[in-house]
Amino acid sequence: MSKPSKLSERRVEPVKPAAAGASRRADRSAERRAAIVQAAMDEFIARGFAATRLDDVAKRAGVAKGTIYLHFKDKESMFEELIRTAIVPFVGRLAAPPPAGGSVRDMVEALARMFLQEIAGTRRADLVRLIIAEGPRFPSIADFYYREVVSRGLAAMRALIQLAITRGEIREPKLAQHPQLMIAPMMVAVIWKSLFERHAPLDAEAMLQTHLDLIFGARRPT
Amino acid sequence: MSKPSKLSERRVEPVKPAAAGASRRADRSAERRAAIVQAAMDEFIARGFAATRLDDVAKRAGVAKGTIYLHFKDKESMFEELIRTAIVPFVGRLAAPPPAGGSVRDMVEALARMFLQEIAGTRRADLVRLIIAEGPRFPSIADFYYREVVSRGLAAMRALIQLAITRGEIREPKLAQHPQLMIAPMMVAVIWKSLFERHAPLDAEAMLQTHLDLIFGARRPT
DNA sequence: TTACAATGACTGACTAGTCAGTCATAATTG
DNA sequence: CAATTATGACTGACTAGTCAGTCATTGTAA
Repeated sequence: MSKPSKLSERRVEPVKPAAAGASRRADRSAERRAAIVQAAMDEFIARGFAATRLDDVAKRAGVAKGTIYLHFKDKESMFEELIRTAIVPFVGRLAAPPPAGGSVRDMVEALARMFLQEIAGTRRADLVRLIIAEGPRFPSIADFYYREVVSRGLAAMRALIQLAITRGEIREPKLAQHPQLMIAPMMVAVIWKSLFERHAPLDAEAMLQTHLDLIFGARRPT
Repeated sequence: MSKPSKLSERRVEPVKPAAAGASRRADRSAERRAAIVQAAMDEFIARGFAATRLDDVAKRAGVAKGTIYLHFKDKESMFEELIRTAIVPFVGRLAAPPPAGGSVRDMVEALARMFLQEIAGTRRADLVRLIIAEGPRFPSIADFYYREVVSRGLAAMRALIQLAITRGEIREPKLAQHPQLMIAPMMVAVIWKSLFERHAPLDAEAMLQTHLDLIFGARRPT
C-alpha cells in the first residue's frame, strides 16, 4: 500500500546480478504478495469469505500468517482488493477489441465466445459466482463491479444492438432497452457450470448459437 | 432429515381445543419450529451460512439457543432442511397450473409473471442467490435443487416450447434443446435485483415482454 | 574489497474474542 | 406428580489479528 518500494531501485544493481532467479528484496516481496493473492483467491472461491481461514491462505502461499498483514490491512480489505485486482484485466478487454468489419452478429458472437472461453469453464466463473454470493455483504465490491464491468459491458452491448438495428440485422428495436437479454445466456452458463455441470453438462456453444438465431434470425430459415 | 415428525399428528386433538390461541404442546412446538425456520432463513439470507450465528437466530426467533437443537441436529442440517422446506412449495406450482386454453405465449407469460412476482422482488430472490452462493459447498442442496426445481422446470418449459413449435408459434426448433434460454432473463432479473437494483432499477416486466417478442415474434411486426 | 551496521521483511507463538454445541436446571403440561 | 420441553450458562475448539524477535539483504566505512 504505502510502500515506497521505489527506493530500492535508485541504484541499479551495484554488484552481483545473481545469475538468473531474481533474489532482490523487492522482488521476493512482490513474489510473496502474488503468492498470497493467488492462494487467497483459491481459498475464497472454494469456501467463501467467512469460512476462509487466513491460516490456510498463509499455508497455501507458503508464508507465515503475519506476512499477510504486511501486504493487507485485514481480511476484509484483502478480499476487496483481491476481487478488484482480478476484475481489472477485463475492463481493458471490454474497451479494447475495436469493432471488426464483419456483421454485428459476428462481432457479438466473437465477444460471447471469448466470454465463454475466458470465463465460463475457468476459475473465473467461480469468481463471478463469488461476487454474486458476497456482493450484498460487500457493497463496495458490488459497486465496483457494477461500475467497471456491468455498466460498461451493457453500454457496449447496447451500442452493438443499436448498430445492428440501423443495419437491419435486428428487427426488435426494444432490445436496445434491454441489453441484459443479450448477456443473460452467458450468465446462466456461468452459474450452470458452477452448480449443475455434473448433473447435466451444458453445451454453452450450441445454446449461444440458438440464442443468436433468436435475436438475429436463423441463418437458414428452413 | 430422518425426523419422524409425523408422530405428532397421529392423534387429532383429544380434548380442549383451548379457545382461540392454540396452546397445546404440539402446536406450540410447531410454532416455535416455524419461528426458528423463519428467523434462520432471514439470517442465512443476510449473512450466508458460515457467518450466521445461531445465537442471533435464537434471539430473532424469541427462543433459547438450546431450543434450536430440539428441532435440528446441527447448523448444517438445519440449513439444508431449511432450503428444502422453502423450495418445496414451488415444486407444486411447477406441476400444478395445468396448461390454460390460450396461446403458448400466454401460458409462458403467465408463468414468467408469476415467477417475477413471487420470486424476483421477494425475499425468495435472495434465497435463489443463497443457493447459488452456497451450492458448491452443499452438494446435497445443489442436488436437491437440481432434481426438484431445475430439471422439472426445464422439462416443463421444454414441453411448452415443443407445443409452441408444433403450433407454429415458435419458429426456431433448436429452442427445445435449450429451455434455459427461456429462463435466462428471469435468472438475470433475480440476480440484478439482489446486486444492482440500487444502481439501476430493472424493469423486469418490460424486459420479459421484449424477450417474449424475440422468441414468439413481435406482436406488431411494425 | 572486506567488515560492520542498519534495515525491514518475515516469522510464529500469543492474545483476545467468537461461536457451535452441551447439559444441569427450571418451567410447563397432562 | 411425572414426563416433557425449554432455558441459557458453560465449555472447548477455533481464528483474526499482534508483536517481539530473527536474519538476509542493503548501505556505509575502513
